[in-house]
Amino acid sequence: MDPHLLRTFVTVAECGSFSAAASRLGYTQSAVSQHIAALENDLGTPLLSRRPVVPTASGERLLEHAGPILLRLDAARADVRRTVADPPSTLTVAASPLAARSLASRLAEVRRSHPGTELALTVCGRAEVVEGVAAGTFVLGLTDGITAPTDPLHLSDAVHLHTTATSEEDLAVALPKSHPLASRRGLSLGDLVDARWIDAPDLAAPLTALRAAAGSDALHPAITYNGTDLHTLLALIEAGHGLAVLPRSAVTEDLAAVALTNPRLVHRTELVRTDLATPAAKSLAATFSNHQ
Amino acid sequence: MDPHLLRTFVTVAECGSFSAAASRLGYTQSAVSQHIAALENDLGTPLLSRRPVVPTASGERLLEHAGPILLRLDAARADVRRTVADPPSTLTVAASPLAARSLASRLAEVRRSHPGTELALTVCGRAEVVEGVAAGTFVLGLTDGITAPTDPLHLSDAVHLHTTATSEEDLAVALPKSHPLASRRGLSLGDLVDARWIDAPDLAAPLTALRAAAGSDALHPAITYNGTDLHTLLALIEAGHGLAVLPRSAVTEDLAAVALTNPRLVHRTELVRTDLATPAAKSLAATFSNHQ
DNA sequence: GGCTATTACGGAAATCGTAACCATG
DNA sequence: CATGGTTACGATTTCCGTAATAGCC
Repeated sequence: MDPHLLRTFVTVAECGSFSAAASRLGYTQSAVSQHIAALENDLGTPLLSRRPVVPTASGERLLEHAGPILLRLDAARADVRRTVADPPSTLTVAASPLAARSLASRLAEVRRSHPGTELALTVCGRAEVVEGVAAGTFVLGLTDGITAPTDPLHLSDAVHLHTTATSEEDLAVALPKSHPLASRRGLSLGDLVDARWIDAPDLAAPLTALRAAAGSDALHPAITYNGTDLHTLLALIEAGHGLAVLPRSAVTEDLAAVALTNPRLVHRTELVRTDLATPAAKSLAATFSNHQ
Repeated sequence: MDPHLLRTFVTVAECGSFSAAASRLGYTQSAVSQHIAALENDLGTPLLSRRPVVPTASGERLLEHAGPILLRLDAARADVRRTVADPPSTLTVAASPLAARSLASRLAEVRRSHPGTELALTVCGRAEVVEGVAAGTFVLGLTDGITAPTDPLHLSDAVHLHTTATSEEDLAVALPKSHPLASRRGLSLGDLVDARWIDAPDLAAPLTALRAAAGSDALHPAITYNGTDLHTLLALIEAGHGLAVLPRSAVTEDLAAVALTNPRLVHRTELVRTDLATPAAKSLAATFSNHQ
């Protein structure tokens, strides 16, 4: 199970096509075909059904492992490189959209205390934050998500990264002020199974997470927002397209924010970091452990 | 970073010798030398200092990742094989020594409810339990360890295995009845920094774990017992070689068992399993979730 | 028939063993 | 000088691209 083979396997599975994966990886169709054949031969079972190209049951199982393995391989390389390369002059930080809100002021503080360091801030998806930190692209990352109070976020199981909680905040259901439920003191997910939902999985609490927390499959999106801009989401809510679950502080005055009381969930943001860091990185990380 | 190269790297690091690793792996010295050279060339830094053969700082970092990666690779293969192979007729179970105590009666129950199945019980080290389950050698495993109450055990970070707590039990300091502290109602680790300790890392709470929990480096072993037989350890304690921390139920009447009150720790045993299982395996697992 | 995966084949590269070489204790 | 890691070199295998073949909408 050569990592190269695993990599083409996951790429093919993602693309749903041998030729697309080939061009993405810089191989020929033929090479990709041979890679898959080699893997299937090694494991003694078909991993993909062809035409359409879809993972078999065995392929699904392999996919669950392949990603984490590849990620950890990258992490290992990055970790070793870090012991030999001299510390980077620019502080690369990543954050998921909601987690990024708390970053501007802290970065300003770093700029003051460490005038020499260049800063690079990347806002990207929650998975990319963790993967980027693991792979060494970022020295520091902030992710957010919902969990039960004091429970850690369920990050990728691939890498044992240092993670520390930086804040927990109450969740609120964001509604237009004219919404019949807007005057409620608290809401439970059970009250909302028939509501119109906006699923904004890259920004707010993803509906899949809420379903898992509620133990119900009932929540269905009236509209999906595949974007990361908070103002756009709030505008969609205000326009009556539906409601969403957000950390209370993310809901502006134009909207009603009703506490989500049941199940008991919080919005948690966590700091993910590589083990070593420049003084600037350390001082940024310290910003979090001090203020809270 | 070919898995083969990683494997020879960890083997060399374990053996402290190229030639020993070569014979263990069925390679030539030369091949091993080439493997290491290839790795060092790929990563651009020496991984081992020669004569004596010891990992460099970079090598240490790589070692932290290599084991888990290799383990997960095995887990992937086993997971895929399980989807294609027909379910095994013999129920292979592993347990660490202290965890194994609760197994005999439960296995008898399985034998009653599933008369056809053959049983295979392996008692081995805690790491081997987890690794064996990950690699598919065992369908089910029981490990034990000490943690703060309700905290999960810190198993290998390599594999995301299904783990469920099966029991938590108070810890006790096992002492000869004649020991001056034997009459105490409770003891804290702080009281015991100057005591004579028996370190039995494969059986009782390892001193390293206690040190980490106490936040002190003071605990030093007067004797180390590298074995897994509880009676032998208890005899050592009774003979006055030192004391050890055990789950209360493991300490027999011949000895004094004083509750360990500070820090607040428990002896926890966890069930580790592969995701699928035969009916017999399911019923064995159910034995644990039912009884508590 | 067009699109896409597979197979056949050949050149380049990698792998591993034999054996000569070298360094350290 | 002997033990043990390194280097040189060659046979074998593997890998990947070109090109021809085959299978599904």
